[in-house]
Amino acid sequence: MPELPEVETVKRGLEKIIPANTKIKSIELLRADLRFPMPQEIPQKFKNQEILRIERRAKYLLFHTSNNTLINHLGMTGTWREFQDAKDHDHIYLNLSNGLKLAYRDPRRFGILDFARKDQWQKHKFFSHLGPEPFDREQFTADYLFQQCKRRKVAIKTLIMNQVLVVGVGNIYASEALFRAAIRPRKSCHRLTKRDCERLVLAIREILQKAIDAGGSSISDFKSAGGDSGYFQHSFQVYDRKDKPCFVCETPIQAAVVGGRSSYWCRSCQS
DNA sequence: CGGGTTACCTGACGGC
DNA sequence: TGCCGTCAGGTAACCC
Repeated sequence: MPELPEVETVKRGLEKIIPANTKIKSIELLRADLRFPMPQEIPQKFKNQEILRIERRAKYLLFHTSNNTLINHLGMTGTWREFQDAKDHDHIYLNLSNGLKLAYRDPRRFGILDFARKDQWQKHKFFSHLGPEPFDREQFTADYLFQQCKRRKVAIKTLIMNQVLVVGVGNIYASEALFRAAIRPRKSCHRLTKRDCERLVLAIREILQKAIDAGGSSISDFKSAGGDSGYFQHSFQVYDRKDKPCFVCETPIQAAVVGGRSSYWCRSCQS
């Protein structure tokens, strides 16, 4: 489920159900072989630790406690939910001092659970190479994107999905942002103009913000749906709409694999 | 090194 | 109904 907006929505859902001063009473580890073997010390490291703050960085969730930070990536199928019944592929339970039990479920096990010492998480290998947040107006600018585009020779869709250049843009919102910016996904990045980059930077921010806003309205689902608020499917302009009419001009939507990922665009609206 | 491909897993879905 | 191939929103580890 997760690109940046979905992770942000999960973060907000967790904040809602974890009041200030909540402690992790204990952790139940059901299986540790996710994408990477989960450190066996996690239950002991976080036992009786207060959750001070929950943060999102890129597509990662961070649970900051007094001494350590629990690091979580949802991979493709990771979800958090308030435990009601055990389900297949539940991997870890957090028993909280407010009586809640949080369950992390991840059928494909592409997700990550790890930890770092407090204030050291940014040096962790998962974070050291990450680019700017798309909402960082100081760092993620049209100038910056233009410079990056000139130095490389990949399809622009591949470029904006590269987390080294800018974080949070995944396969769905890459197609959606490029539609909004009127740029075809296969266009070579070094052929983008400064103006293209200006539109694209804005389009990425707008598309992600709209999705976050949409996700916000589904947080009430957090309990039953397990944070599985899902993508804001009905608002997709091009993603998964092969051969369907473009909402703007009615031209059938094109589909092709770009950089190994399915990609969608309107050949009339985008150039 | 940049750029492209593959592997990691399970489940859902479409075609036969 | 069931079997099989294909595909899925991420990313690190490989190649060349």
